[in-house]
Amino acid sequence: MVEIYNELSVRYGQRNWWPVIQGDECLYLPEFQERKRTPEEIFEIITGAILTQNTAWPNVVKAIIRLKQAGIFSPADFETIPVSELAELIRPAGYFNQKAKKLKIIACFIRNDLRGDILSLEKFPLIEARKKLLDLWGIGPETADSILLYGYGFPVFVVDAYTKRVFSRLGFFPEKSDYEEVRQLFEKGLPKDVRLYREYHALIVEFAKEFCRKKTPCDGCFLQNVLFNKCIFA
DNA sequence: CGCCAGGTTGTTG
DNA sequence: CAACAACATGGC
Repeated sequence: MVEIYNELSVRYGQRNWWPVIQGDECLYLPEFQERKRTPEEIFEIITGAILTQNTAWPNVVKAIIRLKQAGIFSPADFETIPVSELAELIRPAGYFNQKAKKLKIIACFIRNDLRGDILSLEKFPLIEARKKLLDLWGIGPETADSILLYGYGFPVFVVDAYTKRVFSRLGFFPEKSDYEEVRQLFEKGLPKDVRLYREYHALIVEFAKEFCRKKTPCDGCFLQNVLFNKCIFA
């Protein structure tokens, strides 16, 4: 588990997830390794985490840019604007009707449950904070964990389709294992370190895009060798 | 043109 | 409870 991380880390270096959108640019800034996110940045991460559900990131960037250019980018804005107009703004991200509804729901959650203080979620124990998010319609385990890890700095490992594909192909578990099982596996096999969790997930995505596509599986995969070497030198 | 992308929910057997 | 459909745009 750690061996794979080290290998990916050497290959790809620091990923500095989660990115921020400034102007028309998507930036991965090292400073986020050091400091906490501002409430505005957390809200952007929440928004991005919802918009990126089963969607390519560049489409999400387009949607976020449109929202910002329209001056619609706060929980209050999301609650005020008619859902049809919100949907139109986020159209490039796909599933725009569903996602507009989800953004409305999270904005409502921030006002009601969090009393308008987005940072207050961080004061709850991880289990409770996670449950609050999972209870919302439209927030599943990956979205919740992305928000908790990258937005608030809770130590949860984010599992996505890439994570399952890469590690099932490497033989760690069956492709369609339960989300929680996979998460536990990583969290038990790694030091409980937020920066490690953040980087590892980002590295898995990077690697999967290059070497672990659905088609042409395992072509040029250098991770198989890592496991093989570990095996014979163990 | 077909496949896929940093999922989640609702329905069905 | 597993399997499947529905949701939708943009890039290759």
